[in-house]
Amino acid sequence: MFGSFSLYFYGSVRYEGRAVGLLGPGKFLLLRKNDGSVSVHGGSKIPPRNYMGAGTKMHMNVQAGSGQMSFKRKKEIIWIEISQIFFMEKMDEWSEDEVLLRKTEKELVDKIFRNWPDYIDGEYDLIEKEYPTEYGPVDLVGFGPQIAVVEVKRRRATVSDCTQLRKYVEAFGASDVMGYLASPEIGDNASQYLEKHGYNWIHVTFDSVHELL
Amino acid sequence: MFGSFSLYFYGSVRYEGRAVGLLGPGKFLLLRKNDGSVSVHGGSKIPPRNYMGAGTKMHMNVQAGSGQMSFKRKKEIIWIEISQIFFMEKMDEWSEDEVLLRKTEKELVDKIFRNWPDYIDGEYDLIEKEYPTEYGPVDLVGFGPQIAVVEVKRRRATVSDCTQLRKYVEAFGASDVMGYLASPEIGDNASQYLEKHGYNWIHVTFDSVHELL
DNA sequence: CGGTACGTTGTGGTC
DNA sequence: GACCACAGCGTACCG
Repeated sequence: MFGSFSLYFYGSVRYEGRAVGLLGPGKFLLLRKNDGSVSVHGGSKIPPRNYMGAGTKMHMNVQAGSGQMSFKRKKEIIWIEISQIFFMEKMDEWSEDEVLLRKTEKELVDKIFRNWPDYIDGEYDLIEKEYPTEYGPVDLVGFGPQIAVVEVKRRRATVSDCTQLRKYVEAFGASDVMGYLASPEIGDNASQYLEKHGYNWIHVTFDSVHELL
Repeated sequence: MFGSFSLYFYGSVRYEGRAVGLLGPGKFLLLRKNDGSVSVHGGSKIPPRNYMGAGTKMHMNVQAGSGQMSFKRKKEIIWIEISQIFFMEKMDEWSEDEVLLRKTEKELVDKIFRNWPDYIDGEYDLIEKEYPTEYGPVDLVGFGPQIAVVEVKRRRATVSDCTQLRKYVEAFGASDVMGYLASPEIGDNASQYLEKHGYNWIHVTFDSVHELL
């Protein structure tokens, strides 16, 4: 548990680690959270300009509103030069609750799993979720006289999604393997890619939300 | 230009749009930035619990420290029920400076482009960056008696990166096309995938930083 | 607007 | 720790 605070300051920020980044000088908002993570936010966009994951070690030497702060973690460092502080506020008992989400990919996977015959023709004796292959787990696999490999996306499907499906289909070897891409929507390019490679698209939609949550 | 502020409150947040999300009740920090973007931060992790892109329209009805706020944008809405406010601070002249980054993918692409013969054997008359194909632009393509397709990654290369390369190679049709994946590191699975499909790995590293920045 | 890919992606899960 | 994939990915860029 770390001391959480927000700090609005004028200064510059240097990050060194996986990359090297320079920011400012300018006015930025620094957040330090309960888990020791740090983010430096600029006045636009959602993601922080600089950031560092949980468990940073903080050093600071600030007097009369100016000085330096640093945050370290493994082989990364954020170095902040502060020339003016506008405000600093503590966030006590900052909630670590997570968002309860609906309309996830998992929801679509479960829907197809429970209503398999509505989506896929043919005889299948066994259906597996998250079936492991050499190159990662497949969302759904059906086993019968032939094998059905199903990759599910919660958003409009792209060509990249098709190549992911293809990777899984090929992981099963040559025999009788059908490839299915399931999503609420699919782009034209992806659609053509599927056809070209003999795979099929499954149109799957989210059930209405009304209940729950 | 919107009024930027941070608000630390006790309450709950509901998002509806591409998904449906419920958060809290609990203590959260709301940021509204110059561009009208909104994020609701919890006490852990770097990304916000809820968020909405630039240009949201804000409505609020808060009296005596409690009430409701909402943010709308296209077909999305964030609805916030506030029962207590701990602080609210304005961020005037919040800087929109961007980070100056080093060690980007572009840097590696340029390095291979300038020193092509150091990395790729054979005769090449023409080298193109961001060469367009049916399924997206390739980082580097060399043209000569044969074609060299090069996909570059700034981080450890994965199997997905290999399938991306494969997609590009196949976009050129059947003839004499060599596939190269260039990165500072590569995983074992990716390495095997390359070999299996007759592609090659190029070891490329970032030049030291000392100068610049 | 759709399509595509980068990102210090972050984060969680599995092995 | 490596590997893999999701995410309301966000964001930029190009068509």
